[in-house]
Amino acid sequence: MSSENDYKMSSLNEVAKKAGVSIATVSRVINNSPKVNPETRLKVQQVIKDLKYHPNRVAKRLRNKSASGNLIGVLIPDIQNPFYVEVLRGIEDVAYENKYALIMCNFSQDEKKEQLYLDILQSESVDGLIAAPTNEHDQKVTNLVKSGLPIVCVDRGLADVDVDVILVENQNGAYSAVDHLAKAGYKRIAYISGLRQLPSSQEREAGYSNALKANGIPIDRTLIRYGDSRHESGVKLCEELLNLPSPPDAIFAGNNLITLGALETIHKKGLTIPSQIAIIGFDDMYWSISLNPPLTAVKQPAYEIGRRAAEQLILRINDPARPTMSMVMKTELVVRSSC
Amino acid sequence: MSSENDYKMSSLNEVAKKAGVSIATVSRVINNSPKVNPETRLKVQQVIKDLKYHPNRVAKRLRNKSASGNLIGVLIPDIQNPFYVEVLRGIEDVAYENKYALIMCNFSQDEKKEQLYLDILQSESVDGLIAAPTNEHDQKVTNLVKSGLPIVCVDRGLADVDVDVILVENQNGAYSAVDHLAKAGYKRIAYISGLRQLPSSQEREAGYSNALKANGIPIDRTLIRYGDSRHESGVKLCEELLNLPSPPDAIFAGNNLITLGALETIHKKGLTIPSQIAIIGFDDMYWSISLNPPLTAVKQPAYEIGRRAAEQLILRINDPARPTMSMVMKTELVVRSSC
DNA sequence: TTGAAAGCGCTAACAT
DNA sequence: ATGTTAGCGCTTTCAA
Repeated sequence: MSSENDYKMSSLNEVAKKAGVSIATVSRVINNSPKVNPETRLKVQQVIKDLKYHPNRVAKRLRNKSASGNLIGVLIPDIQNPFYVEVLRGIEDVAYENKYALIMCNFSQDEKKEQLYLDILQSESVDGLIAAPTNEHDQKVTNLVKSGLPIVCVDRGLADVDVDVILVENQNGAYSAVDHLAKAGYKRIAYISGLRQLPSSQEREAGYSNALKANGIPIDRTLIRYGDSRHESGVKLCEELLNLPSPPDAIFAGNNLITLGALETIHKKGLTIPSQIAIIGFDDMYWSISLNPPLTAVKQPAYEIGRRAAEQLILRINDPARPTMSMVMKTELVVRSSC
Repeated sequence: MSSENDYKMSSLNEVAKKAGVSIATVSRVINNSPKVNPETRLKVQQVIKDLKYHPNRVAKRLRNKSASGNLIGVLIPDIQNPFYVEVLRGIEDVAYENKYALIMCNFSQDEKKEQLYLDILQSESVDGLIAAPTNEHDQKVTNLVKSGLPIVCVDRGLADVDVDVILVENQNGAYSAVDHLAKAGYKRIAYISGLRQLPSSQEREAGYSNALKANGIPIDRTLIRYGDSRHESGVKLCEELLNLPSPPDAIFAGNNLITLGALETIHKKGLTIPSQIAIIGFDDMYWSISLNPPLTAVKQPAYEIGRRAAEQLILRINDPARPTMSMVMKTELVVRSSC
């Protein structure tokens, strides 16, 4: 009796044989069906223990098509972005609490990859999906919603379909950041945006514009740069900005990867923050305090977003007919020393 | 003809019916079996396209038990650690290239969670697993290896069983870091270790000790602190160290979360790096340059480790009998301004 | 209260 | 070259 046997998967059949009952009865015991004799139940449970039986999730999913409580897909645009890592953590904690496993798909902002993963997710018969679509009109995710698969969107919604969504106050958050900059006396405030087609980028830009207007600062479109939400574009666009004949005196960075990239450029140029150039980031990181200088940032409740998304998804899986909801989370301006 | 129909999963059966052939023939077409008439193949392929047919991965796995080329499990101790995020990226890229999906399990250094995930992974009939076990004698992973499931370990091996493993030169890396510190004139060099039972922690400690010896510095055990590889323990242990009657003049941090935690403490105390306290981290981050001050660190090729692990796993899935191998990756000391 | 059997979608052995 | 069929492990009628 080697320990190898401990790990050979035993099936319903083996349990049934050993317990001297039919597989149907074993199945009933496992699923807590009330219609089973207490004695039989005890006997079967004992055998299940002895055999270290674990139900085969694959067979279960094949049989049940869905809603069998075991697999959730997560479609993430960029795992390098600490924001999504936190969201993922939130999702994962809730999933674990509810015995769901996660199938994680990081599509790196590549639409082809997104499509492949969506196909895979579907053909894995996931019970539901948490996704951050590439844009509001993402046909791939939209179709999936239409097909009836339970879906919760995070960070970005879908325009053409009714879907649960967890958002943050992008516009307000951006406003508070830029307003802070303006009130501190900065006049030439630049905005480095993430992917322009993202609703979040647009909303943050709106907040930026409004704050400038409210503070009587004219909008200079050379100070607005659009990137791809990645570290490299933070590096590059910050460089462009700093090389301008009349460079900005402050930068509002559209996400944390961009912030990190911009910081890199600023440091390479040997500029001092905030005396030579101020910077404020959208999205905080727990180690922002250890940056040079400690970063002022708009904090999104990323972990909480993940939790809410997962909770909502489970609710929807259990009741596909429930009305859709959209939840908007607050942001918080964390003032440190970068402006 | 609503777009909803586009997403209803069609089965082999439907394709077969529509194409006027048997499901076996369709299966053959899908799996590129040579034994099929070119004309038939064309006809079937057309129907597959029309119906937007995608094979059901669940049925496939149920049927094949494993080695059907589609699902890899990843068991990660801490997704908050940027090192593992990079490893994950490497794994994911290779998986994607080979059409594997990833089922991600982050057990947050919780052994119960680890066990549950291992059970799930097994009952999902994954083709293989990439894992960073909790310690060398991790029975749970060891048993799984014995059961014959293809497994590759990263960052830490398994003592009681033969298994593929991708390691880094922990001892050399630590040595180079501490040697650098010693040569720079630091005398009281502390080591904040991650979880003591991890082979990597032990190897790094060995490198630390050897470097001290080689430089004629006596080992002071009050300067060695053991934590749990997390940010908080970096914060706390650094505090303890700094509060010592005779505090260290330099800190060697056992991993990047600890480094970040230690930095936080140092900044909170208002100490200047490196004049009042030097610090060097094991494991680099791409934004280390933007830390205060730019961090000197031992760089591990994390992304590469992930890639190699996934490549090796796929090799093993395709040939379970191949001899096991262990690969040791080099580290590199990146000198910036923190010491 | 329990069992027998159909069927989820697929592959592969066997038959034609 | 193609079709028929058994069976992977499970849930769920339907019968007993």
